[in-house]
Amino acid sequence: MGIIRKTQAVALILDEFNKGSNAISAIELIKRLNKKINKTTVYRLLDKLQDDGLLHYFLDFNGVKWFAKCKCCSKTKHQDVHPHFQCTDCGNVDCLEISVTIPDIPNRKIINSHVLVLGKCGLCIN
Amino acid sequence: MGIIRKTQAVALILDEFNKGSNAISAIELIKRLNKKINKTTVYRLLDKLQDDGLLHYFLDFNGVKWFAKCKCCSKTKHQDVHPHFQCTDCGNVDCLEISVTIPDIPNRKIINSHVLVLGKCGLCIN
DNA sequence: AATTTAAACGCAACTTAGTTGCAAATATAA
DNA sequence: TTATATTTGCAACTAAGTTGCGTTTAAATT
Repeated sequence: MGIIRKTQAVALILDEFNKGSNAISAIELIKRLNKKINKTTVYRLLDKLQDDGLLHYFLDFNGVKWFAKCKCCSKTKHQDVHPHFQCTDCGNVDCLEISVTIPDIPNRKIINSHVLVLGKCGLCIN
Repeated sequence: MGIIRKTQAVALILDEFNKGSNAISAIELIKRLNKKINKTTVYRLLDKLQDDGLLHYFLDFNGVKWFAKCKCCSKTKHQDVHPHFQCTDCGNVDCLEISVTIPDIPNRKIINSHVLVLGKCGLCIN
């Protein structure tokens, strides 16, 4: 069940994602909107925006939920299957525009795959 | 700080991993050893065995910790970087003996990568 | 074999991310 | 303007994992 009404809270959350191109963790988003939106509402809206294909989500190395704008998803198909990159120094996460191929595996049917790449981002590499 | 003494608890945990070749989640291990070892001890020993290079760990799609025997790790190097497979039907997880190559990415230094493949396992495919 | 002692253990209490139930508020259709 | 179904906030809860501390135990020393 996706978004039906265009409320203030929805606008505030989408604003955050339109500010920059990076992914945002649910925790960080809750902190940023601390005074404006309740934690429960943030989680609920993130789920709905994901259902609508506006955001996709994934887990980082610590099992924390991150969300990012979808570039090529629709309500029916989350095609935006790409690796995500987390900087081990600053913790920032973003989407990688590369594709990683998983070879077929005998006796198994692959449905989906999640790739998290760890390393140093452009700002922390020096 | 790895394992120093060979205690009953260590033996019980290693037994579980030697029973089968699959990965075991921390939660499942705690359930299995419920009456014999305390939850805290299980977590602590899993960490130590990981430090020693006997086990490696990873997170599944739900952010839950899984552990599996290492085939080619040592105390100093966790070389056992391979994809893990989780069955979307039965939830079982195991290590894949394939290698997945992450291409170089400009302006980033890749240190490590985690690949979780979701699909149907041999038993659930039919 | 008895003693010593540092490592390992169990327990209870805590932390943190995320969820649930329900009453109050609000967007939108009528 | 009213009706009503959706959305929101709040408090309480859940579940995985962690911490502090006093007790137990493996194993080195005597």
